[in-house]
Amino acid sequence: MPEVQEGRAKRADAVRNRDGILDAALELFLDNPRANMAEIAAAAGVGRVTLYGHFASRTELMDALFERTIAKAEEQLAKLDLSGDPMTALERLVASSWRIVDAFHRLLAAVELELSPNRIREHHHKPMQRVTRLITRGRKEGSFRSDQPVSWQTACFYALLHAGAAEVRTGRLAEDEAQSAIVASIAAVLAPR
Amino acid sequence: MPEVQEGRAKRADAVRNRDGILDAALELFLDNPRANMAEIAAAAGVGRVTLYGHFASRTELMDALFERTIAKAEEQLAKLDLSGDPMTALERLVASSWRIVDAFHRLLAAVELELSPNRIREHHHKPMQRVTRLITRGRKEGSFRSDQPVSWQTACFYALLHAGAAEVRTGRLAEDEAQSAIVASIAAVLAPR
DNA sequence: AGTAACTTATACACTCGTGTTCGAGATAGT
DNA sequence: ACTATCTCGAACACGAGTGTATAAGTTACT
Repeated sequence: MPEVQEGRAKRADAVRNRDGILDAALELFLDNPRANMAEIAAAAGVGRVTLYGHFASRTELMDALFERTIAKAEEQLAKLDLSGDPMTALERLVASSWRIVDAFHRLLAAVELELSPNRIREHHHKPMQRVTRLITRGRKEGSFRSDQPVSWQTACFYALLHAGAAEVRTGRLAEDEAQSAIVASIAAVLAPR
Repeated sequence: MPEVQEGRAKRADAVRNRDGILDAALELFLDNPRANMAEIAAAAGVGRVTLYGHFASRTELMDALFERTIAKAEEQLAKLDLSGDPMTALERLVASSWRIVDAFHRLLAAVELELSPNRIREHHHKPMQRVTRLITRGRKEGSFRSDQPVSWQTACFYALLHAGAAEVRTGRLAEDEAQSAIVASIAAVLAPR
């Protein structure tokens, strides 16, 4: 089994398997938050013992998956240019984040059953700030209404993002309609009266 | 143990205990969807054996709790007068339902881990219709925008309701601010452009 | 080609939650 | 006051999931 190594480089097949396990776990968790270690190993095409070789416990696996998913999302979102007119910047943000946020949210359902609320909040903070900053700027510039708490507006943003993703997932809203609907509703919530 | 009785009336302490168990279960599930039978019995101040006397299985308990909660909610909401100006009717609906819907939603999280999706959808339908009808009428009368699917507007309604309840629950939004914030945002989403 | 790293199936120990059984004791209803 | 009904703790059987140990086999790197 691959032990924790100090300076040694891990073997190629080991890292490949480790990644494969995380991929499989993510996919499984998306529609079954309670997938167990045996199922994950099977889905990754790997022995259960091997899985435990890479992750000492279920919690450790969850944590690693959670962290990797966030890192990937951050990487995507960091590229975004959110300058310029706040309302159109908002559109860009929604367009490129609603899918990511949805996958993340469903993973969260699985993670919430295992990890500490602290560990979760700790991670949820970074992506949240991106939205908060944009909203704050929009308020200052008069593009967004400012008669409500920023925290509430942020909450609305996420709520509508999730709602949209859920509607698409369950087939009540078509892929191509979704984006404009989400944008329109979020814009309506944020628009000055 | 209280067995299934044909014609016999149940003893007073038995029904009292049964209700107490459901009350305790509801309260527990609100912040721990995985509360087990032992915890529920303890919270109800009743022996575990007694609990199984009233509900043959965990699933049966869930089902009974789910059903009772829905019945109570329906009872509350049925009183509502939703006629007149759609926008103010909407306000009345939000005002008297956001708490109920929140409790229901969190119970749902617990129930989803056990019951069949069919059983769930079956119940979720009635309350949903009340919202859908109001929105449909509002669109016809020109009070609400009609350039989006009704289903999407319904989804937004619930999403913002939940978001508001969650903000209050986690202390980021004060009780008294909440209602007006929720109403304002839902109104903004539904308002004609 | 040689060796350390890695994988594997089988099998086991352990924990936790569910649901049942038993026998004794308490309580409601008439 | 009588009795069916209800309650209770303790103990047990069971299944499912987690995590470990072993010993033999395979594969990546140099």
